[in-house]
Amino acid sequence: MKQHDILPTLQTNSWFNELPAAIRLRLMENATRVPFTHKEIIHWQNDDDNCALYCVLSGAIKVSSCSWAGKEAVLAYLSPGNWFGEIAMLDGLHRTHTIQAHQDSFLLKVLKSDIMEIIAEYPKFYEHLIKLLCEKIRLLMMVIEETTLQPLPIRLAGRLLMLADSFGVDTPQGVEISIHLPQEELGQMLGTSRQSTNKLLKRFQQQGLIETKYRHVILKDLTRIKAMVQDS
Amino acid sequence: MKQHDILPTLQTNSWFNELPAAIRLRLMENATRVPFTHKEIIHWQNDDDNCALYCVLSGAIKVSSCSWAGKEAVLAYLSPGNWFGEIAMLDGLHRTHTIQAHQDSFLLKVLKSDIMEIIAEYPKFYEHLIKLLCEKIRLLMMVIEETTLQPLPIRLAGRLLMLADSFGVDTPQGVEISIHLPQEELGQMLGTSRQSTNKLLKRFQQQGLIETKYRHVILKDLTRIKAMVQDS
DNA sequence: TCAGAACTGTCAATTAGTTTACAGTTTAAG
DNA sequence: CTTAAACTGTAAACTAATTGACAGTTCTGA
Repeated sequence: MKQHDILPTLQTNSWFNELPAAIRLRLMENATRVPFTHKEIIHWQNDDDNCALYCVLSGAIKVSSCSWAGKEAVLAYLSPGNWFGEIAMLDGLHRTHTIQAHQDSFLLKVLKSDIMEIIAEYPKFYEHLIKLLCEKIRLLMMVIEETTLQPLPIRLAGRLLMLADSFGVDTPQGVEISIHLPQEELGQMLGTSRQSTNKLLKRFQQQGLIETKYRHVILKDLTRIKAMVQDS
Repeated sequence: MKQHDILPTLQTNSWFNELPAAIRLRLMENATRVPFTHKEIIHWQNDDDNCALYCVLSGAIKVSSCSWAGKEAVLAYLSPGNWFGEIAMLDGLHRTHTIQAHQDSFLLKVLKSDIMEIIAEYPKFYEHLIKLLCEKIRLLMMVIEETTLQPLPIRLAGRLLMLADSFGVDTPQGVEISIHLPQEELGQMLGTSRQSTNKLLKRFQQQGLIETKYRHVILKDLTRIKAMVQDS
């Protein structure tokens, strides 16, 4: 894979940019750029395939899991620059989540064998993996704290901010979350139903915090939304 | 620190035992055995102290966080053999949780500088740290999945099993969770109130699943409790 | 040993969330 | 351009969880 193909989309990814040039080159040489179409599954929760690590180059990737009863929980939507698949790759166990292209996307696929080769040569590469893991752990802890400690409205505010951070686009009306976000899926992020999500969104709208459109949310008053989350 | 002092209590900890003998020795030489008394705080959430990694040698350690409003969430009770403090130690940021001795306990304290020294000499030590992190991530993901996907009764069942796994002691009546576990704290693990927890526990008792005593729970029918969690 | 602290059990009133249902809207696909 | 699919908005009936209150129990420490 040629360097110029992926470098532009990797600008956003600090983790990758911090690597020594030599390592970055080797990673890129062997990595492949793989296209996935809207709704295509990259892998399923509990799959035994654990041979690769992925970086989102473009598009949006949905990370979710399913209960036995068929209820779905959405953990996150990954924007370009984010990595996934590192857990199964590193511990050799099954995939923790179902990963799906939430729109047409390109992924950078790095094989486990290539990572291991790089590590053998530059053991310091481990530091970068550890950084990746620590970031993920802090994120997961934030999610747990929010879900067990905060009431639904605060959790909604928190998630909207996270989504705006990844997918926010400035518009005249405010910061628009630029992915398809039906109320049902937003509910699956919060662990609540479509109807309750709708009610909450309407309330936020009446309070002048957001504007809702078909499958889209625009954050009109970032300051006030942030204040909600901070003060709880 | 002499090897024979800590080896017995580290038997339970597979992660430690997997280390090459040379590394294990070096770790133990410089590590210190620190006593903490019941209710003593090891460190607070958001503390900037990030200079050590701890292993529970004996006792029980409570991992919790607090909301602005003062509501408390208990993430876990750590039994001997478990490690904590690795995130702040590895990424150099603030402590993720408040850590408190839930009873008189001994901890093995390993300084960041010692870990770094060992790493410089045996880079493969990173593999062990990564294993530690991956385990923690899978645990956190399980917690998230349970809290967003499962109704309260299933979550209670799941947590009781986890606690029994760490602190279970066989008794004539069943497996007793051998730490103080007031219903309020159990509620803080589930993100629900003391009263709701009480009601649920009583229901479980009526169903013959558990027996409740003052600050203690005995699991009478492990098979049925496990089935509850599996089938959902 | 006894007073206070910590904890349990329970209830009634209230609030929050779920479910079912359905009509209306927006979009995607042929 | 049209029709089916996906999505929104809303309401009523229902269920689950919270809150505040209080009497009773078990433990702890002076």
